[in-house]
Amino acid sequence: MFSKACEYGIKAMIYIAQKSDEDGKVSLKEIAEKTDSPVAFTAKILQALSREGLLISTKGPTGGFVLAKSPSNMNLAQIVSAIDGDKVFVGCGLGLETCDNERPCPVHHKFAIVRDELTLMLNLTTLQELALGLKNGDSFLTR
Amino acid sequence: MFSKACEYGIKAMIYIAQKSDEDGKVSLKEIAEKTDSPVAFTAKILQALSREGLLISTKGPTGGFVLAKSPSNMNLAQIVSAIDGDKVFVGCGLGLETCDNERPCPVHHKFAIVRDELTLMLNLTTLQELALGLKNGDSFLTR
DNA sequence: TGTATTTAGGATAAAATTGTCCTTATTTAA
DNA sequence: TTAAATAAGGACAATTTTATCCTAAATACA
Ligand code: FES
Ligand code: FES
Repeated sequence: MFSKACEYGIKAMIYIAQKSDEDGKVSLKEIAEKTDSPVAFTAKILQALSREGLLISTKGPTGGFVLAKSPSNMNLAQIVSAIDGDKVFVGCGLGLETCDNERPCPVHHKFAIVRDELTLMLNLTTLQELALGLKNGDSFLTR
Repeated sequence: MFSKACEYGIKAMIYIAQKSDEDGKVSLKEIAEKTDSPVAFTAKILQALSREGLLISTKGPTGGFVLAKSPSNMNLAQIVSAIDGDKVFVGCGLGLETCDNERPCPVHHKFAIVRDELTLMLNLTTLQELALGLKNGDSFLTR
């Protein structure tokens, strides 16, 4: 469904949202540990999220990452789109170059419904609520 | 969403369903042409679908592929599962080893709903209806 | 029987994704 | 001012996915 990069990115953002709510900046090392993700690869993803304006990074001792905006104003769609682009939101289910209502592929009418529901879910799900569930012990970042 | 292999496989199955309804067996060459897919790669996928019992293949002149069952008894879920496995049906949205209601990841409750709707859609959509849409000119396999 | 046609399948190759390593730049604090 | 800590980023490596090529096996038909 999502790329590994995107999975790591989402987990990282949720962890940052939950943790920095208490402690301010969070280090790459801690993020990678708590999300069970490869450190160097996670670094690349956090760099990208910083460039995309979703994170603010600071170097040096006490440096780390914080959300660029309030978690209540950040949703999953923004994260997915920053890392995987918009293919998941608008792409054709059978891989045709574009999804086009006027010249639909055989699965278009059925697929677009589900795809649009996914889009809606991603847009409506905020980092705030995900971080809250994590904080409350209702959800987990590792198995 | 789906792998390239799966996209090619679905398109091939739809084309075979539509075409063999009229003419019996359909050749690899024709399938690859009409679905705008690489011939040799499509060959591998059709081999897999034959091994999985979704297609019956015949060698030699006048050889080719036909559906192993009536198109009304074949659905998208069977094809996806034969090629991509069941990860799309049961996998965790954040890539945790398993999706587990008892120890859910932060997006579980929202993700599982959409994933299950996708599963339902794939299970309910038959090759018959997809082939019919194609035959009627209501849908297209290429752009 | 022999030849042409078609699928099966093994061996590679190319491309994309995932992952690592190392150096540089920046910042903190002793 | 210096040393330590941290992110940035370039280069490279491993793995997976996608794609191609070639030979073998099976089949139809002249
Ligand atoms: S054209 Fe294929 S999903 Fe819309
Ligand atoms: S545990 Fe992640 S989707 Fe169910």
